Amino acid sequence: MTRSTASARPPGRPRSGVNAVVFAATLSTVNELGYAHATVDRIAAAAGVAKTTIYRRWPSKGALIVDCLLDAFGPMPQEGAGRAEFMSSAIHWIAAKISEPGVGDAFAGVFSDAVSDPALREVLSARLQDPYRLALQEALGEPENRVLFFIDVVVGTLLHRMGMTGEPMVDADVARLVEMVLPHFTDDADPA
Amino acid sequence: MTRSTASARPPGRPRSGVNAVVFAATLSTVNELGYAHATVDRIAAAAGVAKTTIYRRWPSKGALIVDCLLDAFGPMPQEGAGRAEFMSSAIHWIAAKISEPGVGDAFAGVFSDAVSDPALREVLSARLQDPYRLALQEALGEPENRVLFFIDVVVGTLLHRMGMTGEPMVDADVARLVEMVLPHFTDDADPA
DNA sequence: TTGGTATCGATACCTTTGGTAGCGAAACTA
DNA sequence: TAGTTTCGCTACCAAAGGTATCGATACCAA
Repeated sequence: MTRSTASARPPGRPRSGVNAVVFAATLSTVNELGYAHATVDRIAAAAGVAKTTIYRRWPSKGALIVDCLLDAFGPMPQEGAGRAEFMSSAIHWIAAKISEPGVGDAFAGVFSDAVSDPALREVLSARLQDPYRLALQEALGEPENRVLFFIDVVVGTLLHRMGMTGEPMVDADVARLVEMVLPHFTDDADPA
Repeated sequence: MTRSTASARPPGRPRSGVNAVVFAATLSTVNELGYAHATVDRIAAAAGVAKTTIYRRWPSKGALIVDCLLDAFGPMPQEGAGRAEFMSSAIHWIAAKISEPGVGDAFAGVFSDAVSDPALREVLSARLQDPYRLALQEALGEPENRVLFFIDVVVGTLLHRMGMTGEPMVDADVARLVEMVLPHFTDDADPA
C-alpha cells in the first residue's frame, strides 16, 4: 500500500508535544484551587500555553479532564493470582489513584458536571469507564450488570468520601471496603 | 419571663409562606432541565417569585438545594425490628427518595458543587448528613467512623449510578446493595 | 393615624467563566 | 516559493451566580 489512507502525517504545522504539560498543569491547578476555580484560563497559564490552543485540542473542559484522568490512571494492573487477590488489588489501585493530588478532585468535579450534561456523561462512560469495565468483565467472567454494580460501589464510595470530607479515604477504610465487597463477588456463582 | 429573648415575632412585614412553593419549583425545574440548567432565575420564575426573594432567604444556590433536599427527605423512618430490618429499610428509603423526580439530580449536583466549595461542603455535611448520621449512630450503637463508612457506601453507590447513567438504581440492584452491606454490619461486633 | 421596620417585585448591574472569532507569525511539506 | 496548519494573542459573546437600589406593601406599636 502506498501510504494509502491514514496516518501519513497531515500537512501544515505539526502540533507541539505539550499534552503532557497540559495534563500536569491541569492536575496541579485542580489540586491548588479546586475543580471549580481551576478555570481553563488558569490551566493554560500554568501550562505556558494559550487558551485557544487547549480548545483547539479538546472540545470542552470536561473532555480535557477526562483525557487528563485517562492519562493519570493508565491501564489497570492485571495482578493477583485468584479472584480475591485480583479484585483487592484493583480496589487498592483505584483508591490510590484517586488519592493522588488533583485526581480525586478532578474526578469528582467532572463527574458532577456530567450529571447535567448528557454529552459529557457519554464521554465519561465510554472513554473512562468502559475500558476498565471490559477488562473486569473479561478477567472476572462476570456479566456486565454485575461489573457495573461493582464499579458503582467502589468508585461511588471513594468519591463520596472525597466529596464529603475533601480528603481521600484512609487505608483502613479502603481495607474495609475490600472486606465488604469481596464476599459478594467470590462466594456464589451468579445467583440472581 | 416577659417574652424576653427569642421568637417574639420580629418587626416588619412578615415573610410570605412561599418556601414550599420554591421547593416544589426547584425540584420540578431540576427534573426538567437538569441541575446546571436549573438556574436561580428559572427556579424563581417557576415559583412565581422574584430572584431577589430567593437570595433574601438562602445565601446561595447550594444552600437552597440543601434545604430543598432536607424538605424532600424528611425524617428517616425508624422502622424494623432488628438491626437487619432497620438497615434494610433505611437503604430502601434513601434509594426511593433519590429516585423521586429531581431529587437525585439535585443531590448529585449539589454534591459535586461541594467538591470545590468548602463552605458548601460544610453546609452539606452539617445540615444534611449529620442528622441522619446521628440517628444511625444511636439506633445502631455503632461508632461514628463506621456509620460514616456505611453512608459513604450506600449514598455513594446510589449517586454514582445516578451520575453515570442518569437513571436511579433499579430495585434489583438496591436489593443487591442491601445483601452486600448487611453482613458487614451485623455479623461481627466491631473487629477493627 | 402615624411612624418604624422588613419584605415584596422589578430592574439594572457586576463578575466570573466556558467557549468563539479573527489576526499575524511560525513551522512544516512539496 | 506556495500552501496548509498550528501557534499565541486579543477581543469578544452569552450564561449564570450574586448584589444594589427603589418604590410599594404588610405588619406592629404608640
